[in-house]
Amino acid sequence: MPQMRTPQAQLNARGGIPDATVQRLPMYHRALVAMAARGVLLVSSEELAETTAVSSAKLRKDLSFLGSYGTRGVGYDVEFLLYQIARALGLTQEWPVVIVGVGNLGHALAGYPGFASRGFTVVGLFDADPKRIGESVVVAGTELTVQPLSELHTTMHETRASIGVIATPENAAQEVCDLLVHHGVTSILNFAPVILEVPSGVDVRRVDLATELQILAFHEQRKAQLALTSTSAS
Amino acid sequence: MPQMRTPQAQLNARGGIPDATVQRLPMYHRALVAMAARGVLLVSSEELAETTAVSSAKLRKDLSFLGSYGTRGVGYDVEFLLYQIARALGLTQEWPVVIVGVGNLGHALAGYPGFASRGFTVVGLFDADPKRIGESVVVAGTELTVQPLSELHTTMHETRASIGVIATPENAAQEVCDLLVHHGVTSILNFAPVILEVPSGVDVRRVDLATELQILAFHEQRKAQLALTSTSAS
DNA sequence: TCCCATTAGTCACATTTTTCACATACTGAT
DNA sequence: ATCAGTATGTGAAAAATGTGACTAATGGGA
Repeated sequence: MPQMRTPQAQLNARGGIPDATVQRLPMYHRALVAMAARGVLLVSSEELAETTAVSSAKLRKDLSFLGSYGTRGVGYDVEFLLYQIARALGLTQEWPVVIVGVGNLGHALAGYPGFASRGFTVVGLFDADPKRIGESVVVAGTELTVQPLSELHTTMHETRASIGVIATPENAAQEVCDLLVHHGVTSILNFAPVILEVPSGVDVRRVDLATELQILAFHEQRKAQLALTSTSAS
Repeated sequence: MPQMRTPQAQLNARGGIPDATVQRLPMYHRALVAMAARGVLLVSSEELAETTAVSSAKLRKDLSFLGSYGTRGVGYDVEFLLYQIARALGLTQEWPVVIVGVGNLGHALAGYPGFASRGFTVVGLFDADPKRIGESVVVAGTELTVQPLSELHTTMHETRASIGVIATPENAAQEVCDLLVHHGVTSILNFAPVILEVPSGVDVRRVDLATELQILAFHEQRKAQLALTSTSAS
């Protein structure tokens, strides 16, 4: 077996699935779940691409990174492709998740039906505010009690959760993050508008509501300017 | 010998600011706001890059698309750069925003302090559920009443809002979207896990909580596999 | 005044992502 | 069996994005 001199693979240099592809897989997954629920058995790249708003070429290339799971001249078996994507994403196992910060956003997250149905189980709700501790929240049919952060280590010890969600106010986020990492969390979904400092090996994804609006505002402004110049032009 | 010509502008083919840059501008903006609040007058690309977790070269390149607003050997004037970024993003004007769907997520959005402070004013809260209509929600200090969707046209007529936020359940999203577009909304922030169909000229940004978790799960799984192979390898 | 340390702006190159086009493989009908 | 029709998988080109190194200002101090 020759040393494979940097084959300049279309595969990510690190040997894995390209980042851009990974970011789209959940979309395909969701679309396929919907199709499977409707009883669709077979889907072409063209159809799936249309429902997920990507080009069919991109879709096929994305799927080809997972393997060769389609049939030429026919299309993809919905159930089979669904399973393969789920496996690639790691959705065939249960992921225990802890949520810190149980304000409006935390509640919304806890109650989000898309979690439970995709292998994510909320195993702990934590808050620093004494007024919120003890509150009962219904998560995926069962009741969970909001706990103080001092109880985090117990839950972490029992469930070995590796994913944490931060839905706290801005100023508490870094502290909470440190605590989570200290107790073994290695993936963090951060809703606080802060860049978290984490040791290498810990992944952070940030979702910032204001950022999204600002990007929209940019495009909105561009459209407005475009409209102006096109009317003033001959 | 490749076609040496092709000026291959580093500027986006469409003549504007590259997409990737636009997506980072809000981050710079936020970091600068924080610095300005702390009384910082001057910042180097190195410092700003560090607080926003990008490389300084990337930062300088990003900023260079806006213009030449730094001083060599010195750095960037915080207030001035802040203004320039705000202008580029369109944050120097007020953007009226309507929110449809006032569940937990809608509440969280309405109460999000980052909106008001960045030129976004929530001018309407709408919901289809009769039980929610009439409810008072405090948004940025003032009270807003949740209205039925039938009142959307009034608000749209009075405020000419061009940005809409969809925080409804999945099944209502497309219908609400159509309604918004029909009343003149041209930018939509969609929290429902659906790909919205919109006429060309309308921008949609989707934020999907489950998607973010799935991407984390993927990386988490990869880390787990890596740990396995590295222990089994020599 | 001149020199030096400093730091923005930019150029050329590397990497990643997207797009295009087509060879390949499969089904069903004749 | 063969052919026509269809739709996947993929290699190569093109576009977009990121990186490192260099150039050119700038301000402060000797």
